[in-house]
Amino acid sequence: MKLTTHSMSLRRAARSLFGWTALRPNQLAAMRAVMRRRDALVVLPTGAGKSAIYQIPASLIPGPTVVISPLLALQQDQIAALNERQRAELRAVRISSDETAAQQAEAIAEIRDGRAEFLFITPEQLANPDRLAEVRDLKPALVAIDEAHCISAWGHDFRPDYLALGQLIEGIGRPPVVALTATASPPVRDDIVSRLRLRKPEIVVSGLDRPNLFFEVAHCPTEDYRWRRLIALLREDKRPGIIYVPTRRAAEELADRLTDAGHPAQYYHGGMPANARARLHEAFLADQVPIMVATSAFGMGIDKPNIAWVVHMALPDSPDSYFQEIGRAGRDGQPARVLLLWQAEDVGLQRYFSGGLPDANELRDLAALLRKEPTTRKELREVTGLGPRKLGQYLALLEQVGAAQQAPGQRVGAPRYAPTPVDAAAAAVAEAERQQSLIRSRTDMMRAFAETSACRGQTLLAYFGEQMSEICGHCDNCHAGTSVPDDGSVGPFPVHSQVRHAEWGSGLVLSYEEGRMTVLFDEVGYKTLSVSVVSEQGLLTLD
DNA sequence: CGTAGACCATATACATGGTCTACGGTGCAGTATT
Repeated sequence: MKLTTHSMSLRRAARSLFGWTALRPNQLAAMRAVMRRRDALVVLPTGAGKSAIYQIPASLIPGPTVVISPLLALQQDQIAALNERQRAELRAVRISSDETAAQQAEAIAEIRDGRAEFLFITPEQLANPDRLAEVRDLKPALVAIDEAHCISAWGHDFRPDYLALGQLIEGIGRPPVVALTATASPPVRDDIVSRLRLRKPEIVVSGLDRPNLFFEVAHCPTEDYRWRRLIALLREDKRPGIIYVPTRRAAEELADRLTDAGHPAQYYHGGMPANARARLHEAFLADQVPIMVATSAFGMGIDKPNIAWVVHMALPDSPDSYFQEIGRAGRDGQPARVLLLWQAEDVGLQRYFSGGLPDANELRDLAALLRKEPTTRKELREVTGLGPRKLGQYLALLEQVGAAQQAPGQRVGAPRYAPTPVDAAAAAVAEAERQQSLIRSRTDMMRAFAETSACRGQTLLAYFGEQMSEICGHCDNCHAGTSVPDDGSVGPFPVHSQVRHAEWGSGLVLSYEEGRMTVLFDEVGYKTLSVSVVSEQGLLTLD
């Protein structure tokens, strides 16, 4: 009875606030979980009304909602969209480095007085204890984590405050949490759940197949061949699209070359001034940029329905990134093309980006310092001589192995029963190796996707833990007739069963394809094994 | 990890082949400077 009540009030709110006459079953399931004050993890494609999943319940639940969102530009768009509606129960404000102290105080006051419902904020803001206390005093009733895959993609090195989000949410009073993302493979989901410290979350995952996307992959032995394949697509399809390149320089050079060749293109990357980026972003959305050549900086928050194609000029670092980037094509449901132009050398750059291993001596000295007394990051930088980035990465690693923890006054110290510095350093290096092998195994999976002659739709979805019973019918291999159905029953272990390997530990069976099976191991990442070898030598047992 | 470009040696003059070096993505925030 209570569930029905929630459904009805949710539908009513959707109608009155958004003008929607219906909610999709997935949306409704997630919203009802939020109304029941349960934690939730929602994996739905962008454009599927994902933000409504927290916004509609937030309008019904007494108390403000804190929205944690990764990019300031994205926040701005989301806030503008909410405030356009001119409904007090949807009014949004934010606190970031873009606001003056007076504006920040006003934002707090608006939330406190009930004049605004949503407080948009970054993890970095919450990492400041004074800010944390300020937000806690607002007694938030709900926390929404937008683009939650950032926790996994960025937390470990790039933006370490993402890793502490679970703790930070506890610091603001631990209201229910709803995490939202368009893309999350099984280990990324696990990472989100454990990092955010979600409690028995309701997990809502939609079907990931995108039937209107046509997948094509071409191995390019020369740069000239890459260029010709690109030009062939541009000649056939005059609708707007995105070209992803691996470096900033490649973005600039390719945009110029295309423009010279009669295909007017703009470039976009993270090294450009913020105002230029904003201008290009808007011009692209307004159909004023037919071709955007960009690094991975371009994309998050781009909800443009008529992107007709996405080309990758190099192998992406992972199927996770690839799926995220091609997912921007064909949102209007029209046929769209996604083309991957790759060569084996592309892997080199990804290996560089996956970084070197930390120095055990530096880690040991840092762990020893923390055991002496809680210290600020600034002092640690001065004493150790480590750069801010490296220090952040080291502290995150030491925290994961129980050798570091937050201390009062924005300091970092060691837990009471911390391991010895030598043990802590060894454990931290081992943890970094584990993370690196997972990252590199993702690149291996991306390469396997590029090289397969099987159905690409099935291959990609199997990576995300979804088994398609039929071949997809919308990829180059299906059209060439080389796809063979991935029949989950052909192998010795069912798809999605837990298995154990003597050396690699426990893992999850993801798929079977052409006599090989893919298993995701907790410790070493993705591995592809020969089914006959597994069977004959008994390499795996049911776990 | 791999590539592009600089540089040099060779050996005899323009060009080739080797070795070395630099470079390469994603963003917040707070501080210093115009």
